[in-house]
Amino acid sequence: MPGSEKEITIYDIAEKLKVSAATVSRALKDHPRVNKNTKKKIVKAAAEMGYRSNSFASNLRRKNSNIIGVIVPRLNSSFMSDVIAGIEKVVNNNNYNLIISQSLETMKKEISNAKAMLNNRVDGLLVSLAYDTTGIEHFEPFIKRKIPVLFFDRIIEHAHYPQIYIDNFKAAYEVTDHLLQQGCKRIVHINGNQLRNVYAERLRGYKQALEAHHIDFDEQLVIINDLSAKESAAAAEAILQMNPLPDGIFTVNDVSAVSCIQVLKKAGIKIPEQIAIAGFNNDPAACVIEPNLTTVNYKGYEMGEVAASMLINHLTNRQDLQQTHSLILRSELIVRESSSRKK
Amino acid sequence: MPGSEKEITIYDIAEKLKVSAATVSRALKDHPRVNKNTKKKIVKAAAEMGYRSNSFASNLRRKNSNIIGVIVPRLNSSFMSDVIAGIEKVVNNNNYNLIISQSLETMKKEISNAKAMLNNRVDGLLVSLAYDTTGIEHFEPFIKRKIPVLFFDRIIEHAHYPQIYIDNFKAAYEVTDHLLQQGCKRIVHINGNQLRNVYAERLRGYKQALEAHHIDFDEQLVIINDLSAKESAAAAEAILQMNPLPDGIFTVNDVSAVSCIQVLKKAGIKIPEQIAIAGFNNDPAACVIEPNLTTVNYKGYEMGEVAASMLINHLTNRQDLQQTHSLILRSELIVRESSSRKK
DNA sequence: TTGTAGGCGTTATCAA
DNA sequence: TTGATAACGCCTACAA
Repeated sequence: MPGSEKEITIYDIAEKLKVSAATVSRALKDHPRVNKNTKKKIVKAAAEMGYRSNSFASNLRRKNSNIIGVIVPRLNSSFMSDVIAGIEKVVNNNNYNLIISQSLETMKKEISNAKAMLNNRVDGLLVSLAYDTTGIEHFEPFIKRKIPVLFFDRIIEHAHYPQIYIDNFKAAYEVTDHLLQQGCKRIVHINGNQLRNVYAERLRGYKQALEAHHIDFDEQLVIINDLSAKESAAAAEAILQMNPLPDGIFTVNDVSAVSCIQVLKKAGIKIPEQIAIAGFNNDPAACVIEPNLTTVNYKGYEMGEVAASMLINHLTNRQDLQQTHSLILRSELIVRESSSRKK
Repeated sequence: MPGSEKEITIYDIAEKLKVSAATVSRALKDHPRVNKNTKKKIVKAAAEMGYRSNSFASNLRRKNSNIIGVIVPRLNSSFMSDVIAGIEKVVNNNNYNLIISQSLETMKKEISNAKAMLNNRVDGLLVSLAYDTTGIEHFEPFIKRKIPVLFFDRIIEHAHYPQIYIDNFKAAYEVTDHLLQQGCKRIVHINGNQLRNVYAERLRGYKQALEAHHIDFDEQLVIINDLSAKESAAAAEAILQMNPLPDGIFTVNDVSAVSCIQVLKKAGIKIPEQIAIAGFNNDPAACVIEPNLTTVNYKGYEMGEVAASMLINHLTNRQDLQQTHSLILRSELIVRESSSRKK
């Protein structure tokens, strides 16, 4: 039974075929300067003997791993699993492999993940930052070694790291502007940790839109939480206690928006008539909740594809890291019933 | 600047400290027989010099990779991203790393993924089978090399491969039984590819429950599709054309169930009064759709944790593969409004 | 077109 | 407790 006892090496193949190991090595990697016939024989023998190349040896020799590392806050969100799926597709199509880890939203784990990635000798790294990450020194060892690190979605401005994200400011501006145009005057804004660009930018967009409509920003209307269903339900309860009630809610993710809608509906609030609501992300649930949720569409799958492509281009073209610009992807406001007041 | 020029090796550290590379190696892995002081010095120097161990060399020498491979049909489903999150947690806590790839539901890609995993020398493999996989010969090379392969969720019965799954037969039986108890007499059953245990078993459960209630199985009431929202909407349209209308629908995932509910509601059907509906998986949308969806809860996160733990136990205890039994995880029927008829 | 030979960085064995 | 040495399997100048 081939391969059942010990691993076959190129030397075993060489011996059997009375050629040198070098020739076997060349043949197996389609090196141009090797006789067609010899190559055919070698490939055939390799298959018969159950040979598999030893990537450790090869990597050791060549000093690269063909592995792309990914660090994300959580794997199990609708958005992030789309991103990962997109990354995987591109990475796989380019004969790279993927090592994935999650920071579980803590900087501590993010640091330890980064260390692991470094020791695993990833050729490049894709990162979306944890909720509470305050610095990115833990990625410096990569830069020193010229291993490209690319941030996506939850990014940090820094010359060494190319970034891929959407224009969160603009998207949030559009959402808020839309709500205002629907007649909202007092819009509660539920938002996340202001350390992260995605959240800070959205708050900025909210403020800016208010200003454009000559409405004073009211700190009391901003609720910062972790955007989970649980904390958002609590936020909705708090909103119910407000007097007067707000007439709009803009919350920066859909999990949170759905949770709010559920609480408010149960309390007898009419949506969008009494309170218009908009979210962010266009999760599948946005089209399931009633009324359907107005939100920002922002395709994770595409972001994953683009991020992976950019990184791999780097790697194969040996471009200098600095040369790559940041990339801003398109997002779009999708207006649905949760914010559509009849004229 | 440490580490900025060339990679530091144990020889560099050895030279600087006037000890041998062997001692450095031992010190860095906490080998017991090395002087406390020497160790301290070595560890300190390593940090200062920006040393990182070369996993290629180490793996080559030790003949294992500390990498666990995962092959799943798709990464971006609610269930699967939970599974992956669970796997990642356990794998990471045990100082293994994770290589992930998706078969995109085709056997062809599954085979090529398996090859890549083999060449990457994973220490173990976790697999959930693609929609149309008919054989599992592509995993035999792992078995020959005593690399454990463990199937989860979408499994195949085979002595060489331990399996983790839920009792799909029982779960489906309970769902059907519940619908029957609610007074349903004609239950449409929407199901997936019967090649896969998860789907075949659920059909079996459906049939068995009918039989227990002395209701004849009617082939006409079974719709086989890919369980996507799109095909399920089409199925719902077909159901609307049935004469007489069925009074129940049991579909084997929640995406499908939600899609059906949306179509039926739009057509003016009262749920659950006219048609009671149940799904499978307990996706987040199950609690968002109105009426809330009766479904089978079946925690992916836990399945991921258990699968990874089992595999890693194998690896660390060097147990024989055959000794591990299959594991059946708990699942539970969750009755919600979509199937609750007032008595 | 093919072969020779050295080295990638680590660890295990043996000896000191 | 430490050191010398020989693999691990592959790749790539360089030579033939």
